[in-house]
Amino acid sequence: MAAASPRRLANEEILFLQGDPVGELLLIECGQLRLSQISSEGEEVVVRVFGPGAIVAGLAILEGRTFPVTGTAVGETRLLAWPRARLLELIERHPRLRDNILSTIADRMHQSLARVRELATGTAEQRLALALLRLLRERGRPIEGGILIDQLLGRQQLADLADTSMFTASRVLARWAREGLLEVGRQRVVVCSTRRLAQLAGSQISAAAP
Amino acid sequence: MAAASPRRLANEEILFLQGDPVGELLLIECGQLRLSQISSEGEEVVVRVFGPGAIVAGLAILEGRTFPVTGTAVGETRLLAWPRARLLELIERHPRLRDNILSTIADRMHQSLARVRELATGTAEQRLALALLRLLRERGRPIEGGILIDQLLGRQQLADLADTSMFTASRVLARWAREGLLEVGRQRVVVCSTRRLAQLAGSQISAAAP
DNA sequence: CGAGAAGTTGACACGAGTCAACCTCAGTGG
DNA sequence: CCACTGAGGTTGACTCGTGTCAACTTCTCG
Repeated sequence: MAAASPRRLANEEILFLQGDPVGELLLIECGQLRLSQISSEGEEVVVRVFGPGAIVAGLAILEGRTFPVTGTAVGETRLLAWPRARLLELIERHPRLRDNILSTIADRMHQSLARVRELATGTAEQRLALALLRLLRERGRPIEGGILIDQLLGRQQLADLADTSMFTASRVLARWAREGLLEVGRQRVVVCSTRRLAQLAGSQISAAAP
Repeated sequence: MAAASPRRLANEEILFLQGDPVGELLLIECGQLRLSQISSEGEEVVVRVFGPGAIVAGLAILEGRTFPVTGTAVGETRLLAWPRARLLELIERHPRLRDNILSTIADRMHQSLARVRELATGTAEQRLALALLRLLRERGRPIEGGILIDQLLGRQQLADLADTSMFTASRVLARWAREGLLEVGRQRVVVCSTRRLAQLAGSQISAAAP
């Protein structure tokens, strides 16, 4: 911690661009960092959004690579940064540090593979359910009547997380609200039945044709 | 090499299942290994297919994890395997070995992210073009009139690589053949114009080989 | 209170999956 | 040598999910 230098980002400020050389290991203190890829036609795809406690650029910095994604702050965000040389020193002294970094990389590899699977097989509805479940795990706060997702969460933002359009997200949320699965408001979601949400995310039973 | 033990697999033989503990580092000598994920509904999604020279289970074995995918042989396949303990010894003696492994992991992370982007934004046609371009890089053999993809490649197989249906693959290939972009036959594809194929793919020329 | 951002809803279009029918080869056994 | 068979491939008809667009409502903030 002592070896780190702090960084401050305003909302929507770009920290690094896809292709930039990686000079530092980053740790999110508060706020969020959205990692996205830009296709050749200029369309942005959100790969992941990381919150407090997450490490960014782990593998790339060990290997001396460039960023595979673009990083943008979501909301006011504070980070800690370790220059590469400093980090390698630290690893020399505490080899477990490398194992910790590799462990998070392994997790993310799993998640990335799972994402590929979801995109290849699932429906927009399933992906929305999955996105909500992830948000619940990371930022859920129990309140009366359900679990609140404790952050400003616009329809567009949620749609990005689920790789769908704001319109589809709006329609699906509206239906779920009608069915009593959750309550929605402006920039706000409260999940009432995590169980049913998980069912929707997992297997799409019911309406199977004869 | 001396420390490795050989393995032999028949066509469609399963080497490991998603969730199995990883005991060895694997190197493909000849043939191919298809890595796939199974969704909760039992649908199989091909994550990647690796050919000769590729390392499998690199990150998982460093971290003592389980396989995130299922591995199946495509065609008669030979592998070399290093038990985990043996590998760690080797890394101790030759630290560059670890860097080499990490380097392939970094490549694959890039590829996985690119795949997410493709699935989220691209059409089936683009993904088919990309799949063919990858095959060209890995197994292209120039013959008169174009570049042959040097392996038995059925429509279903190609469709799997591009995450689409055999029917769509068939239709698209038929059209491309009509347009003189390539020549198709039973289990066989010859690409005539790599340039036009790359244009269709969206000019996403990502480097990095297995 | 006005303006603009956020969200809703309906109409429509289109890509692509599914299914059925069909074609066409490569082997195999009589 | 030929007919049979089955896997591999093609093609058309149909359906459905979901993206796009336009018009509208509702909330928030200065």
